[in-house]
Amino acid sequence: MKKLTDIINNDPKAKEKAYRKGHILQHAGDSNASTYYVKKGLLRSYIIDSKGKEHIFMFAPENWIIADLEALEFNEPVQLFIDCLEDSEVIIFDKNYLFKDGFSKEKIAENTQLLYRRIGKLQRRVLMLIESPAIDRYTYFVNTYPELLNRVPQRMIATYLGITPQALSTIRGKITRSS
Amino acid sequence: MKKLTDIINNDPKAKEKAYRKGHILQHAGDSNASTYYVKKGLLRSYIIDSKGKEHIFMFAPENWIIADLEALEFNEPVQLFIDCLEDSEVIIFDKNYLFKDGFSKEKIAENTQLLYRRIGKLQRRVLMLIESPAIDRYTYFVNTYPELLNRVPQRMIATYLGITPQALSTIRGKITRSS
DNA sequence: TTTATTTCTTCATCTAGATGAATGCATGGT
DNA sequence: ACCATGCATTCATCTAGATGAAGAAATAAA
Repeated sequence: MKKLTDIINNDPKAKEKAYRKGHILQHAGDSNASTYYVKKGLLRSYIIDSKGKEHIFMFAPENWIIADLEALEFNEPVQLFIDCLEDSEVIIFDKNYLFKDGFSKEKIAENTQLLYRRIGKLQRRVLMLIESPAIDRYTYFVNTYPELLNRVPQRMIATYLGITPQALSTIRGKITRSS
Repeated sequence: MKKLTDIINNDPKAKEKAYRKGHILQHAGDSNASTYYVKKGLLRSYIIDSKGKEHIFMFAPENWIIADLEALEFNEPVQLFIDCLEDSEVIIFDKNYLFKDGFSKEKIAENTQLLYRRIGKLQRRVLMLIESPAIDRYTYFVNTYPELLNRVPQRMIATYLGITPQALSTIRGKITRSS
């Protein structure tokens, strides 16, 4: 994955920035959506619904790329907020740069695989949301992203899973009691 | 989108096949997952859960590509069934062929955009599943894929939305009565 | 430290949607 | 044409999870 940093750093338009925990990099309604590579720290993207509740689309720890691809690809207004859950260093770059001229076939194939893998993960997420009860989605999350457990508050994991913080607390209580 | 057919047809390993409605192209548990381009007709991918219920991941009408990318990218056992909802003509090809040597930068950029758009659509699907009630997900589906409404039975739309056919029937009843 | 703010937990209540069963329609096969 | 299977609708019941409130625990701020 180190190569990815090199590639992005080569982009003459890429800007490296450091932000403090809590800083909001992108608001819903902003006209210019950006793509962020997380060099250090932890970002998340989320929407705020009509009742003011947050729903987290994804977490992005080190080496991840985070963006509102729906807005970017379909020229829709930005819907996802993106902010820092920890002090972070990010590189803001043009997502198309990953496939620009001058890259070797191997690099392009590598970058393409990143996209396929992202689609594979989203496939799993959708399937779990339409098929599995919240407790299964939670244990899947715990097993798949164990490092995030200690870095992200429970209530955010809940809204990532599509349930309320109270419901997650109840589920965790059941798991503890039955083991 | 016509260009896509050309590209895929150029793949020496691509096989064009015709199947009748109901034919299952890929079973969960199969060892070799494939990628399918739909030339004509309508395919779907779905899982069958432990209680024997189907949950549809996606529909693929003409010009769409359908595959179990989770299985393909992460070398997991195939989980998605893929079958024909109508008599169909499909091209079975290697997904990596879209990015192989010999393609112009423009073609590669085009194919890349297909992937970004797919991610954008999946982003929306996840957000709707964690944020919106079933009625909103249904009206979004109706507005976004109106052509599928007449080609797909209601019960399949229901399992695509993550609810039961009975629940969708009730929702439709409410919509009709209140308009 | 002390206070303030956010986070987690627990409970009582409520609701969207699941489940299971019955009925009437529509399709498809022979 | 016939019968059989599948599909959509409706209803009674049940349950996972939402909602709202209140208290305990942890974090951050002073």
